[in-house]
This record gives sequence, structure tokens and C-alpha cells, in this order.
Amino acid sequence: MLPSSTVENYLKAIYLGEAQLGEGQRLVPMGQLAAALGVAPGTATTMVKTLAESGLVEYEPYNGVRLSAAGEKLAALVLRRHRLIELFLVRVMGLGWDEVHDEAEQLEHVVSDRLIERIDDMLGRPEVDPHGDPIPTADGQIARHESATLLTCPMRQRVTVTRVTDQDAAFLRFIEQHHLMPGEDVEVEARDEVSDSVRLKGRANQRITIGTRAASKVRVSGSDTSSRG
Amino acid sequence: MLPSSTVENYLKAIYLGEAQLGEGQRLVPMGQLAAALGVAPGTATTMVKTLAESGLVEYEPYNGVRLSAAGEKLAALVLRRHRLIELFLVRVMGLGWDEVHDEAEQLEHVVSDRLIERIDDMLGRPEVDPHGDPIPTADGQIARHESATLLTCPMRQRVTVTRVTDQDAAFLRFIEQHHLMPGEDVEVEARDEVSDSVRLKGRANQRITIGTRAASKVRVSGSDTSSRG
DNA sequence: AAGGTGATTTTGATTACACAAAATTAAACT
DNA sequence: AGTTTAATTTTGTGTAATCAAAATCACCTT
Repeated sequence: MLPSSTVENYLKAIYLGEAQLGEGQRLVPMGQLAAALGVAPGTATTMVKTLAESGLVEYEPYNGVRLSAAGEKLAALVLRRHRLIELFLVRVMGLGWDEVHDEAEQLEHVVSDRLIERIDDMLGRPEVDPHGDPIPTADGQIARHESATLLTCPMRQRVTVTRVTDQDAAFLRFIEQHHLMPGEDVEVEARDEVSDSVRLKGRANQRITIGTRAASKVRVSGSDTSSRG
Repeated sequence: MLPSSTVENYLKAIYLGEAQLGEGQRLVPMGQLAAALGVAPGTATTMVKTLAESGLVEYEPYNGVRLSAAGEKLAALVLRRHRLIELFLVRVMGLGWDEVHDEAEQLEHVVSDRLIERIDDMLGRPEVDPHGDPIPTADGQIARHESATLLTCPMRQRVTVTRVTDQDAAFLRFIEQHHLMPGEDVEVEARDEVSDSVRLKGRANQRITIGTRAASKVRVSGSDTSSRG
């Protein structure tokens, strides 16, 4: 039986929840899942129990939920569709990178495999979407490389933005305006616990100060000369 | 409240049902509607009653259903999305004209207005889709021009195919193989009641004989657009 | 050990959509 | 008219997904 849009959304949310959890447990708590999906806690519990019955997740009552192998593969394919569509909308259709997330959220559940492969071809089998998120392969493999953020990377050193892990349109527009999109270079000048902020030297040595919460959403890798993850 | 995919499909089916009915009543019988949607008759009755309550259709028990002004506009917009998507998939994505219908059937319910307008731009505000079906404007206007078919057009006279009104993939492939796609020229050589067939002289004077049912699905226009019963 | 707190699960309803089969109606045919 | 037929409507059920609110559980504090 092919999964409904709802099932796909649950799997995706669990996948993303696992990812942003530490390396350890990978058990997504029900509350977090319900919040991510915008449903009441009881709804999530009920749904997760039926997902567990069809073998897509492992459910530990009162502890949380984690994807099974089958569930993870399905989630990866949803993510693949989502991210290929986002990139397609930006590169081919000329939409802004801040407006493609919602559109992809809808399209990801209905595009055929045929069309997705066509899109993949047309884009030259890309590895990341406009936000730098990795695109899983057609068989559900995904490159999960650990990387630093503007909050954890070395200071006073040129680094390159690789990924922006927040889909909020206003945030994305801010990032774009300040030249912090994937591919741009930046340097952390200072971090201040007290003011909860990070000072950056961006393009043309322009100074920008952003909050630590925002800084943690911008992933970077050591600039060109060094290794990549 | 924005219409569900199901509601959109009902409206579309009623719209198309009205179109293929004669000019007169335009009351689509429940049986036909149910068959078109692939649901049980009782299901269609129930649904149509709720559509009538929301003012999208006029329902005459035991007689049938017809779109209200509001319903017609909504249906036209669904059709607009469907046909723009079909053309987009053929022209931009390079899919075959026989495989785009099902894909569009899914996509038409989820694409945003923003994306549709982008597609419309990209295609140069086209008037017809790959099958020659007219594309409604953004405000729900549609050009409903009467035209002859291979069954009703004048004989022994060069005419041009304008439209193929059947979405069956096998049928469309047949049409393509015999050069009867919109834009191609053709001439009716003979019609035979008894054998229920029509003989055509197509491209390079090739002879093809097709059934009258098939012939009635190929619309044409010529120098003289006279039609007869 | 005993409570209290917050997260989680249960319970009872609701909405949207569907089906099968029984009941009904309109029309057609003696 | 009376009866058959075919289409349509009703009725009773079922599934998927949701919510609010009550009950329960795990854990932390005292």
C-alpha cells in the first residue's frame, strides 16, 4: 500500500527530528513530533502506533519513536523529492529560495518517479538543494556529514557557508541580503556569551552581528584549501 | 474555505460532463458523473448535495446537476492549471503527450497561483494544451468554440486537426503514430455507416481507416467550418 | 516514601469521503 | 392503469485523520 501524504509527513518529521537530535539515542519524543507537524499530542501518538504496526517505525511508549530501516528509506525518498523540487523551482522556474519550501511541501507528495528522475537529469544530478541540504539518491542513500556552524567553527578564519538549516522565509531573505548563502565566504570575528551574539565579517569586509540562535543555523566548512566533510 | 482535491475533481467532472452534453440542458446525470469519477452512484449523490449547499452547483434530484457561476469559475481554474501543467510537462520537461495527463491530474490540486503564473509566462501565455484543449484565463474565461470532427467535417477537403478529445494514452500514441496530432493536415476520403468507419488520407497521402467513435474524438477546422448533424 | 509536575496516552466525538445494498422514483412497456 | 426496468437516493458501515479533555505515567523533589 502506498503511503498517504500524512504518513509521508510523519516519516519526514521523524527523520528530521532524529537528525537534529544528538548522535546518541535518536528517539524523537512525541511532543516534539506533534509540534513539528502541528497536531495535538494525542493525534501523534495514535498515528505513530499505526506506523509501528506497518513496520515503518519503532515506538517505545513514553519514550519516543525512531524510524525503522524501511521507514528511513521512505523518508529519504520524500526528502529527495522535496529537495530536488526546491532546486528545480529556483534554478529552472526562477522562484526565490525563500518561497520554494512551501511549494515543495505540497509537490513532494504527488510528483511521479518519472518526473523526479527527469528533474534530477535536468539539474545534472545535484548533491545539495538551494539551502545546502543534501539530496538523497534514488535508492535512499543520504550523505550525512557533520559540519560546524558559525557558533562552533574556528574564529578569525575564512570559512565557506555550506548550508542554512531553517526554512523560514524571512530568515532566508535576511541571509540572502547579507550574503550568507551557501557558497559565500565569511569569517567569525567575535562571539559574546553575554549579548548572545556573533559578529561576522562578510563579503567586502562588511560587519554583521547576529544572535547565537541564528548563527547555529548557518553551517560552514573550512575554506577552499582545507578538507570538506 | 478552499476546496479539497475531491471537490475540485467533482467540479471538473461536472464541467467536462456539461461540455460533452448537447448545447441544451447541460444537466449532468448522476450516473455519468459517478462513472467519470470512478465512485459509486450513492457517493456522487451525497457529495453533490453538499456541493449544492455550498452554492457551487445546482442540483435537481433525479435529473442531474449543473455548475453555478461560482462552480464554473472554480472548475475553469482547475482546468487552467491542468492544461498549463500538461503543456509545461511536454514543452519544458520533455515528457510524451500521452503521459502528461495523469501527472497533471495530481499536480493541478497543489500548485500555487504563483507557480502557475510563472509557467504561463514561461510558455508565452498559450491558448491551448498539447491536446488542443483551450486553456482558461486566470479569471476563469474559456474559449468554447464549436468545431467539426472527422465525423462531421466536409469530405474530400484538406482540414487541420485542432484538438484530440480523449486522454487515453494508447489512443494518443495511435494518433501520434499516424500523424493526426493538432496542427497536422488530413482529408476525409469516405465514411461508411455499415462498417462504422472513416477512411482518411493523411500525411504523405497515407491511408488510415479508423472507427467512427475514434473519428468523433478528432476535431478539425478547415477553410470552411460548416458542420452538419 | 510521598507528592507534584509535565509529558504522554486514552477516551469519546467529529469531519470528509467512500462502499454495498436496500428502498424509492421516473420513465417505459405492455 | 399496472408492471417492469433502470437510474437514483437512502441507509447503514467503514477508514483515515483529527481534536479536546480526562486519565495515566515517569520522573524529580522534598
